[in-house]
This record gives sequence, structure tokens and C-alpha cells, in this order.
Amino acid sequence: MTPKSSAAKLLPKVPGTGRRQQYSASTKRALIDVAESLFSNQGYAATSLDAIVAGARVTKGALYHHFSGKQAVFEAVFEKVETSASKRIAKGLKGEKDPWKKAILGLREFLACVQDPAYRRVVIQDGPAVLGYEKFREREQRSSFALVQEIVGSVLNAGGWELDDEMLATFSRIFVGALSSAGESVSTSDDPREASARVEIAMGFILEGLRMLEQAGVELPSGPRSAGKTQAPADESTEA
Amino acid sequence: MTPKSSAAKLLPKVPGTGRRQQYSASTKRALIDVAESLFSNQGYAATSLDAIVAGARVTKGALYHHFSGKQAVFEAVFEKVETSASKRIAKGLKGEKDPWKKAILGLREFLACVQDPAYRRVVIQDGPAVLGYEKFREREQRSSFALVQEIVGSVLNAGGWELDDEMLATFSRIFVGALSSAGESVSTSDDPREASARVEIAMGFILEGLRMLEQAGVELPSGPRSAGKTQAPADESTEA
DNA sequence: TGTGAGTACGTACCGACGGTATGTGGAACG
DNA sequence: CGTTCCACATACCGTCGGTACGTACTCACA
Repeated sequence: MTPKSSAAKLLPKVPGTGRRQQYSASTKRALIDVAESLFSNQGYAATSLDAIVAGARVTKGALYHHFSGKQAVFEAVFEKVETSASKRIAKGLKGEKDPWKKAILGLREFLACVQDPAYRRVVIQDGPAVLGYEKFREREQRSSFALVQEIVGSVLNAGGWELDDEMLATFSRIFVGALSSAGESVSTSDDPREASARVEIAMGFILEGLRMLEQAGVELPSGPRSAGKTQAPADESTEA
Repeated sequence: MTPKSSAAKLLPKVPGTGRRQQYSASTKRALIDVAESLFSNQGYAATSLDAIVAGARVTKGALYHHFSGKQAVFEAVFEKVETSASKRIAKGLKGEKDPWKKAILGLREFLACVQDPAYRRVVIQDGPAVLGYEKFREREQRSSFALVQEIVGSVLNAGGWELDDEMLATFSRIFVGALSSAGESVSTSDDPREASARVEIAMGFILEGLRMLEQAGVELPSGPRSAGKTQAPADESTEA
């Protein structure tokens, strides 16, 4: 509440558009950095704004000047962590053309990302509860989910199957969920490397199944064409 | 804060072991019921203890007599919702012997459960953040995850593959994650029935792939035998 | 049937936290 | 050199989770 020194951590030497705005931007970054650290270590609920502003050596006035509230700070941190991870993944599978190899590569890269405590806590654990599922999805859509969707799409298209956007999204959701859950189990494992290897084997096995379907020329049953009734592929009793 | 009438909602007519304990049990149930409703509709953070005790027509003294705090109330609600869902699923697939059909049946039943706002909000959205991932996993382990693990195990064993417990757990984690994510997308969809059908198709397709692997006699690469080093199945560069 | 004991609450209160209203000092600009 | 405006600082409020303590009612036992 009573910072002794100047607000910003590091003062820029290369004034671009006025020192004022440079200071402002750096304090904002400082706030985000401190918040990221605290959110990652203690979680959202256990992190107070006082702790954040104290860590950034400013007061709440500064925080509320840059952000509309605590949730807005979290959103900024979330986006930073999320985009950082997705950039890393994207860089990891750059250059690879074969869809199947790309899938394995992306999986491996994702499993590495999920080891980061910040990603686990901010994105996976606290993200849905703090942002709500709508915002969470919306943010996710623009980064990691887009990557998965691209990979899944290329794999399935490489499989020779034609699927509409809805079906592609459905497959992607399934794989994203599988990845998060598996990734989470990897990160909490006693031996992350071993757990990671298991996940790779399991996912690779599932992918292999899809590849077999491709070679066998099995058709992908087309999704419902917006017909009112739900049609089950096999038996009866589709309650609810 | 100032309840007018008696504490309990309904007074029991069949005294079993003293009226006192009957009253006590009913107020506790009332607290859990009200909390379930509020947590489901507004979420954990937006629900105050005052609102809960007001809804149950008691005071905070009563709440803190039965629970150690807000989180304990949430745990009780969580367990109630979770066991209710897993019981429904278990009942739904009772009698079915064929593992593959059982898997589809369980999937369908799960997709129905996930439509329940209480399950979505309490278990999927707020659960991990409030309980923390350790407790969340622990609770999950004893209900829905156990079901999935049983089904996955029977499917894979029916496939003729031998897998150790770790590998079974890994596969189960993957499927649980896939199910939650897919289920969540179903519940937030404009047309849940259509989305549900899509998920069924996609998951059925993936299962079909595994069945093809079985028929082709493809071996499941065995997991690492607790060797210190992680061995990747295909290429090099297993960073992280 | 009185009486002590223990339980199931109610009451009053505290500290912490998120958020707000307002003050202020210095940089940018004329 | 004065004005303006922005980037903060200061002081304060309402609410919430949690606690300490009081109390009425019930049950065992005489």
C-alpha cells in the first residue's frame, strides 16, 4: 500500500512515444508478471490484489487504472500464458508436413507445455471457473484449440474423410479434452517422463486405429443434417 | 440471519434415534440442498454463506456446526452430485455384457448426465478450482472415473491386449477427459441433441478404430517398465 | 420428575478482501 | 510559464468468510 521507490521496475532507455507511456506500459507488464507468478503458485482465489500491487510496488490505484478488476488481471495473465504455450507448440511442429507425424509431434509438445505450473494452474485449473466456460472457450478457440483443430482436420482429411465444420469441431473438442486430462495426469505424476511416454503410447495407439480405419476405407458416418430428431447409430433407448 | 420459524424444513414423524438427531440431520440436508441449488446456478464464488443459511432458514452458527467451512459445504454438494450421476450411469449400463456396446451405452448415459446444470457447474467447472486437483481426482476416482476405467479395461481386455494398471489408468484418463470436454460442448450447444449425436458418432468412430486394431492383431506397445529413461516409440527429440 | 450435561444451534463481532471515489504530482504542450 | 491531463496514490466502504461465545432444548440418570 505504501511503495517506497518509483513505480516501474525497469526504466526504458529508448523512448519511443514519450516516457510517460513507456512507464505506464512497464508498470502494466510488471502487474501482469507478478500476477502470473502469484496466480500460478497460489491460485486465483488465494491471491489478493494487495499482494499483486505490493509485488509490483504500486498501489491499487495503479491496478484499477490499467484493469477493470481482478478478473481482468486474470484474463491478461491467462492470455499471456495461453498464447505463450500455443506459440511454443506451433513452433515445435513447424515444417512437419505429414499429418500423422504432426499429430504426434503436437502431442509431445503439448505434454511438455502442460508441465509448466503456470499453464496447469491458470489455464486448466482456474481458467474455467474464473472466466466461465463461455469466455474460456472463446479464448481457447483462438489459440490452442485452433492448433488442435488444424491438426485434427488435416489428419482426418488425410484419412480421406469429408467432414463438415461441426464434426471437425466435435473431434477437436474430444482430442483437446483428452489432451488436457492426459496432460494433467502427466504433470501430477511422480515420474512425468514415464507418464508422458504412456500418454504418447496410448494416443499413438488411438491414432493408429484411425489410420487403420482409413486403410480399410471405412466411411465416417455423416453427422445429423440439422434434423430435429437425434438419430442413434445402433440400438434404441436414447433417453434424455 | 434472523430466521422466523423453526430451523428444519420438514419434521420427521418416525423418530429413530431421538428427535434431536433427526432434526440435526434434516437441517444438514437442507443446507446441502440449498447450497447445491445456489452453487449450480451462481457458481461457488458468487454464492455467499449468508445466502445459503438464509435459504435453509438457519444462521451461520448452524452451518459451521455441521461443516468446517464453505469448502466443506461444496465438497458435500460435489459428492452428492457426483455420486448421483455415477449411479445413474451405472444403472444405465447394468445388464449389458458386451464391452463395446457397454462403452457406447455408458457414453450415451454420460452425455445425458452432463446436461444437468448442477453437474456441469459443480463437478466440471468449479470442482477442480475449488477442491484443487488432488481432491478433485480423489473424489472422481471413486465414482465416474472408476466406471470409465472399468469399461475401458473391459474393452481393451476384450481387444486381447494385456495392459498394466498404469496403462489402463492412462487410457481411462484420456477417455474421461475426452468425455468431459465433449460433454461440455454438448451441454453448451444450441441443439444438445444434435451435438450429442455428433459426439456419439465421433467416439464411436474412435472405438471402431480400436476394434479394427484388435481384428488386425496389432500389438499394444508396452509401457515403460519403470526404467529411469523415457523411451519414445518413434523418432528422436523428446524434449522436456 | 427434577437436574446436570451436552448438543444444536443463534448472536455479535472481527479481519481481510474487492472495489470506488477522490486527491495529486509530474510530464506534455501551448 | 501556466494549463491540461494522465498515471498513479490515498482513504474509505460494503461484503464476505470465519470465530468466539451465549443459549435453549433435549436426553440420560437420579
